[in-house]
Amino acid sequence: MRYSKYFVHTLYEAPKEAETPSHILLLRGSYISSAASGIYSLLPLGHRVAEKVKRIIREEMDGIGGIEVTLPVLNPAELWKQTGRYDDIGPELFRIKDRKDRELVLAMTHEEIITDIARQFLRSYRDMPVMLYQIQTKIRDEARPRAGLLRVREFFMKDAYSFHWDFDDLDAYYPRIFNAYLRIFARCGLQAVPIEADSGIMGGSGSHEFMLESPSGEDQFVVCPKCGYRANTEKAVGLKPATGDLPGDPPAMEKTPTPRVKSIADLMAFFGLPEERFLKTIAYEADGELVLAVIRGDFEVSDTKLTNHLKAIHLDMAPEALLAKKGLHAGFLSPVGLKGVRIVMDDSVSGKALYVAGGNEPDVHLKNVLPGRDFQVAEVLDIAEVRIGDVCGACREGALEIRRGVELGHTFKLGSKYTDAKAMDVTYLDARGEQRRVIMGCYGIGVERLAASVVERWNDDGGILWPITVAPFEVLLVAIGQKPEVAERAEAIYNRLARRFELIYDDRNESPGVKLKDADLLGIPIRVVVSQRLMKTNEVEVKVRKTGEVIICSQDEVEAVLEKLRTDLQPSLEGLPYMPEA
RNA sequence: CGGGGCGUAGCGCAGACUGGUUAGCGCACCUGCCUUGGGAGCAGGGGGUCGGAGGUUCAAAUCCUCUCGCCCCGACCA
Repeated sequence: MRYSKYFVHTLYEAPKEAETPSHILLLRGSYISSAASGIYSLLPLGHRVAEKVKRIIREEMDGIGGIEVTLPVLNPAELWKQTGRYDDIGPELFRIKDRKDRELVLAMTHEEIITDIARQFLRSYRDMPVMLYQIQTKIRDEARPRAGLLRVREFFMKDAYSFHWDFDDLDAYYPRIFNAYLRIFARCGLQAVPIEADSGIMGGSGSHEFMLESPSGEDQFVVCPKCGYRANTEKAVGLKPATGDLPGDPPAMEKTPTPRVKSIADLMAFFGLPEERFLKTIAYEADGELVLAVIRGDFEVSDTKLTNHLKAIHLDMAPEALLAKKGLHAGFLSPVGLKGVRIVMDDSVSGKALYVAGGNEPDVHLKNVLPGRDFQVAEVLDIAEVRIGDVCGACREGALEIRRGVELGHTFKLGSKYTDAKAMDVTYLDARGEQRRVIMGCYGIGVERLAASVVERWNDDGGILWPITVAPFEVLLVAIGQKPEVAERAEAIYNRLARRFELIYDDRNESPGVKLKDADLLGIPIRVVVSQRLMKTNEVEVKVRKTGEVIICSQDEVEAVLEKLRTDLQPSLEGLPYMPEA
């Protein structure tokens, strides 16, 4: 490929809307072009990178027996109504109508379509296990696109769906996906860390997010430096230090007037007690029903954990009106003496300590409240957000840390959420002729996000440092020197190398500085310079972009040198945290 | 959806507060000369409904009102 005939239009200065490294460099290198908020064109260079990433994904998915399909972006709304997601998902889902007024949605993911196909074709246990995948456009009306390609409204997603006889079959299959994911990211030059994730209303028995640790990431996850435990912040469990000991003869509960004292901060000042001596009672509206969550004052309720426990679709703070209907008052809530309201309590609250709680009437709090004696709650479990520094719930030693990262992929054991009788009702006949329910898993990777994450990880002051596996070209050939023989020699080398390498030849009539700066910016992993200086000795310079290593070799040796470099520059697949396969 | 910021040539910016001939500068782009190991030089040139609409005024990029778009933080995120 000749640079002068290709489509490269680098920018000296980055457009001011770009702030993260990948956004800046992809714009400056003319890899992408913005069409609207969260909507990008992949220019030729960006297109090539995306295609490289897709190729790696295909190889790995095919390698574990995946079968590629193409599913439609336009989906009939009926399917989404069958699974309930038409109503459960907010404005993120594009809903449109065709000319005949038929309702359609633009698919943000493809469980509905694929499950409909499973329903049509998977009849026998002989048809499973099977995994279908595609690499195709997803459309989501994101509330806030950001950071160039890291969060967008239209993108390529590799989405895979596996179908199984039962959970055991899914469990047996899952490590293959998990390990293929690790290989995909590693081959793209990224060390993705798998973390335990929340499976939310997706249900099922397991889920992992594959994170790239990065300051540009928008997701947070918890890490134990001691034992390596990693989990999504929403899911992580930390140990909760006990509240102090109970005196031998606990005093009785006592009403205390507390005019206009509502917040924990105010209460601490009023009673002169530390945070953990208070019970916070927070009112939620879960799918229309009032639910109270009780937690110790030094913890916060995790909406996700509570939502999961309640199996709720929508969880919001309860409006005053809903509280008023039960005669309750925000700021003075308490589980003491309440009847007819569902109460969930965090296990931070101990039956061996006295607390201050609300009085369930305005301007009154209760002192010396002893859980178990003064009130009973049936549902006690962990609904607390993990805190930085909490002791790791896995090894009971390390202090938990919080890191930022980009979610590169997500794997779910879906179970029967979509195949259930209440949803799309997908069954098959087993070997004994009995009708059984199909069990599913689903697995996604965002292609552009992965490419942009590679740039986040691999860049320097000069530009991008593409791993050779995803670089738009493997080799950049530059001619420096104006004498005709330099161009002739470069041409000859170009013609030779073009047969064996993905090669771009900078044949522009530009000054050396311009060509070399552009070479750095574009980030092609291997640069070959033919120059007047080196002509005398029939040599060329080979430079590795990532390491800066320079090899001066004779013109005849170039191919051998490049072949070796191409091999040496392959990312390593050693030492990945593979999940044991059965 | 809440908070903040920005819209002047492809990109980066000045001009605006204090309204006044043809709206400037750098880079990029075109032509010619010259130049080739880290974003050269000289000369000439093209490119603008100043985001849009309405208003105030003899006169609006500049003042007022509305509106649209873009970015950042937060909420949200199958």
